[in-house]
Amino acid sequence: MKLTELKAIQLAELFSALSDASRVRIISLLMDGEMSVSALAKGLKMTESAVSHQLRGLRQMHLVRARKSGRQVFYSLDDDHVSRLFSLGLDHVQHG
Amino acid sequence: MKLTELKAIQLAELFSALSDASRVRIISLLMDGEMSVSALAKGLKMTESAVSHQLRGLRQMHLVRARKSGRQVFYSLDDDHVSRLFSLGLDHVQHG
DNA sequence: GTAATATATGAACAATTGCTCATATATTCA
DNA sequence: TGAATATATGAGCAATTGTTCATATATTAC
Repeated sequence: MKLTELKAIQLAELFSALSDASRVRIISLLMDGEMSVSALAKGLKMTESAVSHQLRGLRQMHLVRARKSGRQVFYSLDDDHVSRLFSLGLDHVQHG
Repeated sequence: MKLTELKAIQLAELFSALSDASRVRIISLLMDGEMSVSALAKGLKMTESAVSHQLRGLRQMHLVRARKSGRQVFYSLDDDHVSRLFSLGLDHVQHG
């Protein structure tokens, strides 16, 4: 399959977004529905700053979406490609 | 979804294997069938050393498989999870 | 207005990554 | 045997990454 350099870079960037255990754990929590930054931080035992930094990257890759409500920002998975990629990857890890 | 730390790390490692443009381009060539290291190097305009280093990582993640024939080593995708992950990612990039 | 809360962001630093270069190993051919 | 070819590997280095810490912005309550 021929792939332009641009597509290769974009594809690599997409997978990079899922290439860190902290981000994978964020995504796994968001599989069950939207969560605020502080709830994610609490659930993952990470600082809010670290979570926020990671969410920024996930947002820029359009893997998560933000919804502001008062002082809180609720994050959710952006589209179903994300959960499909996640599930397919998990399959590979489990019976790989 | 609850995810153990180990699974999160393994999943991140899997996506890490696809998180670099050079590796994505290697995978894209292997989508069409097996290729030797030097053919990959030529097709990608990379040194054989660089390709070999990357193939090692892909091999360790069980994304590619090696078949030795004489002096050459032919690489191919290890299982169909790989091409499915690749195609799903490409989908996201294209109509994302 | 001020204080408190929730999130975002920039700088800095350690750790990791992907390459090059040199060298090693393995195979074929003369 | 020795030279040539194909691949693998280790060291070293620049570039990138993920975190912490300090600070900024935005919203709510008083």
